[in-house]
Amino acid sequence: MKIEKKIFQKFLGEKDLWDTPQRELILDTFLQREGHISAEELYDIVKKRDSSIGQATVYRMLKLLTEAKLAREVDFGDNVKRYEQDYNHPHHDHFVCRGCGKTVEVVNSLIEELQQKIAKQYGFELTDHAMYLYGFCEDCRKKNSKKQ
Amino acid sequence: MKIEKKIFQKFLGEKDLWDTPQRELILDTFLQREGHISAEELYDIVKKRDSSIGQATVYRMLKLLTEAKLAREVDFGDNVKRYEQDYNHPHHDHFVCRGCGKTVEVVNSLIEELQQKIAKQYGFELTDHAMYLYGFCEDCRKKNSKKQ
DNA sequence: TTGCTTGCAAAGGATTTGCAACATG
DNA sequence: CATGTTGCAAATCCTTTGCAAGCAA
Repeated sequence: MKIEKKIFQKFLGEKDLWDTPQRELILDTFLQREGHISAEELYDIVKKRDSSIGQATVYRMLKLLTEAKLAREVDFGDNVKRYEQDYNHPHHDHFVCRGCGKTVEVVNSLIEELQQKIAKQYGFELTDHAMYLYGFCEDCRKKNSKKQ
Repeated sequence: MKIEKKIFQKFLGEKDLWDTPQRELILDTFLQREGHISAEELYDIVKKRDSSIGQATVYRMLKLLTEAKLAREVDFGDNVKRYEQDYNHPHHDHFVCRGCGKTVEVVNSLIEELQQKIAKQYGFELTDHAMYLYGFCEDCRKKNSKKQ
């Protein structure tokens, strides 16, 4: 069995919560996807496998997955919560293209070091952070220059 | 007259929009505050000066101010849009305390340089960015250690 | 007078919640 | 059987929008 499933079952046990087919289905579906997904997108996919499922269940499940540290929230500032896998998926930041909406994961350890340094400077203890870079990706830049 | 007011009037003129007492009052009130403010907070303050004002007007005005580059949006991830002054207020990032909710502005030019470097590496043209550091401020750390 | 603005209330989108029926331990 | 869980619909929160009346240019 996938390690994530074991983690989730352990989490359920500790909280006196139950394992249900709906929860298993949603977890399965979530784990099959890399990248970020919104509750509604996940609901649409899950519904194809079991049309009787309600979207409230998906919303509730995403909250559980976040508590269990199997998912983490990402916020692209468009008023929609998105989630990505947390377990075994190291932290990264995001670039969001203002042209086509494409997002790219950005990893840079120097940024993380620098953030720690800043935190220390201000007397803060850092637990986590979010960094979003906005701009235009290579494709959109090319398209724009053609237009002009 | 405050330079910001002139900028706003010029903005209105260019867009064939009108100057109204409501807009002046909201702009005045917005400019009097440093730091970030939500539409609802701004509405509450404005209402004290003119109880007949509607909150839709405040929401609409904040959109205008953002277009006019007098305000900029900040997003602390709590589903509420906040605004801070943009004109003559250089970009900065934010630390948000997970204990007391306090936010502190963080300025660090190295971060900005590093972001540009990363963007170049990935072939992106950066227009702007957002960085949020989360953790515990000094006060909250002290309180926590006393509790234990 | 023209047409942008206003305040109100209703609508909107994403998410949460109350509840009765249901299923799990 | 106790109690957690589900799907549904209604409720919630913040924000936007339609509209008739009002007002600036």
